[in-house]
Amino acid sequence: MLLRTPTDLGSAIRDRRRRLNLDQEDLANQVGVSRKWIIDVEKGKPRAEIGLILRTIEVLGVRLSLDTNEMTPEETATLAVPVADIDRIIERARDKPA
Amino acid sequence: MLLRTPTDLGSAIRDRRRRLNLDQEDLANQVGVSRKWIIDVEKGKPRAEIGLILRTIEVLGVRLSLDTNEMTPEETATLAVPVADIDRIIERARDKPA
DNA sequence: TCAATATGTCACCGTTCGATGACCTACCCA
DNA sequence: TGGGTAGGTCATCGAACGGTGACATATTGA
Repeated sequence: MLLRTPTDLGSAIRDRRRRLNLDQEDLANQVGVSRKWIIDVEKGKPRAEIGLILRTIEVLGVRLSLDTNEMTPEETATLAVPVADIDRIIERARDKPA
Repeated sequence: MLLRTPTDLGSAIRDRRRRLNLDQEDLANQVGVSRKWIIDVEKGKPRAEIGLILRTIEVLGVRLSLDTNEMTPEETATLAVPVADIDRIIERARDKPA
């Protein structure tokens, strides 16, 4: 599953929790956070701490991986010339919400 | 690359930034955060906001994915009986640093 | 060597975090 | 009908956030 936003992450966490038949309180206890935190994160809270997120993911028995986008043919072609890639990245990132 | 801790994440971000020939200030500007934030995150700050992390990752042209650990035989076997899996998860999570 | 560039540190500040505990729905099922 | 369970909300609080700007300390290249 691909994660782009905190909402994606929240949905993934909720799905996985339910798959394991855990309620919010069980998960909260195992991760060492409050039940409220679980609720907020599952709703996609963008300011949740990365450390707690990572612990939650580990408790859920899930693996988080980071890959360069060199997999698809187009992306591989682009990355073959790093400078061009930088330009594309800058363009995509321009005018992002602060 | 596998991410288990905020330190893993920080290293990955720094590596990727250098690969793209960006200095901390460039990256900070593109993500919309302060240079100090980049410094902290690259050092593995565990309380950094997930939303900012995700934006950083996108600017760096990297993909974050979440996979269940159902790939190896042992894990597949375990997940076939959710209740047993929960016990293993609890045991692994016990006595985690708060 | 020197100066430019990159990186790291500091104190200050307003904002938001996450924990807590109480309360409120909904839902199920006996 | 009632009670149990799961999920969501609220107010409060101390702690830490992230931004800012100035100041150190590498690191690099001429």
